[in-house]
Amino acid sequence: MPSIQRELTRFQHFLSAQGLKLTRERTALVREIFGTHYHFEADELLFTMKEKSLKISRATIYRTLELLVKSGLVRRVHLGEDHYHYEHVRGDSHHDHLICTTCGTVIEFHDPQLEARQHQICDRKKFTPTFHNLQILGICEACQKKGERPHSPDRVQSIGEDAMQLRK
Amino acid sequence: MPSIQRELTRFQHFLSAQGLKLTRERTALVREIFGTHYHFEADELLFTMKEKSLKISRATIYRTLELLVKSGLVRRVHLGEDHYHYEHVRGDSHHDHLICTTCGTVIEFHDPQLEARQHQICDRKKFTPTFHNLQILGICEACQKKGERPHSPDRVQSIGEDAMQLRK
DNA sequence: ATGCAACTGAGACTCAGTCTCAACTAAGGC
DNA sequence: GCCTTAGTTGAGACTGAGTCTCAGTTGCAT
Repeated sequence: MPSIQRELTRFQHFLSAQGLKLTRERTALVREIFGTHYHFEADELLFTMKEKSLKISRATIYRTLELLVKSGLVRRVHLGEDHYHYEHVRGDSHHDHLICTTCGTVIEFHDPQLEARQHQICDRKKFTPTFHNLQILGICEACQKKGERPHSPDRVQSIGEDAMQLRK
Repeated sequence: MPSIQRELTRFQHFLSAQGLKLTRERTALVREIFGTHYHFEADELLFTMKEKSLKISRATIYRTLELLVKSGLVRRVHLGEDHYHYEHVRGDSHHDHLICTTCGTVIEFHDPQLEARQHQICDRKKFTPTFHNLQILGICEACQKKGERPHSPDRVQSIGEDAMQLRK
């Protein structure tokens, strides 16, 4: 398990700067998040903590995640599903995601050239970017080999397959 | 109001190819979507139709939007909020979004160079892209002039402002 | 014109996320 | 170490987007 002390200290500084407190629950969540998870969902975390018999309420989970996001230790991302996912931030490495629509694998990448181009676009539109979010959906190498075919355009959630054979 | 006949015809072809029907409700929704809206939300559409005293149920709205997305006439996008937005597709112009986090304005752009770079990245990772999704959050020109300051990183929804003055 | 598969609306349901409030606790001051 | 108090917690009610069900309705192929 990687050292979590640094993250804990950063979080504590962040909290005390706002007059907030580092509680048992918050500590436990930081440990859990930086200790094991990479991409995770809020409810997953709720469940994991329950299993470890550290009962932390749903409200506290969400409240703490919000603080972690504000502190920059955790990032909230859309991975093509209906609800948010979170990922912890080590160092400061911004990255984007390739998401396989058949097996759900998430591949991260970072490309300075892509970022530079985005900045050029913003300049041209006189827009000051603060954050961006790029997901590329498609089929990963492994699934291609298994012969998976692409899903429909916007990766709509599968609908009741009853009468509508939409993907021939 | 632009001609909607083409879209209606395309939708009808799509439907009949699946053994589905073009109903009064579906026609009305296509007219509404292509007649006036550009970016819209499902509930907004529900409300608009109610105002026009064309009562269409929530279930039908969602069902029709799903079909429209599958047919390629409408695209489902995340614009940095918690729920989906939809936009109609004319021709086939793919584009991405600059979203102002202070006034909510959405600026569209299309940049072949950016797309080309994305394809290179996919190639390198042996990933076959089917769709992508890029939002750049930031401050638009008008808001900059009004002296707006950037929001916190991930544009977290404002929390109960009670005790936590998180953005100094 | 008829038959039937597809469609619709009403409303119950789900699920992620938020809010409330009384009871609890971290941490600075004595 | 104890007090004080502002911040925190959990339980559970609530919200809002989106889904599902089912009985009644309708488009359309024949």
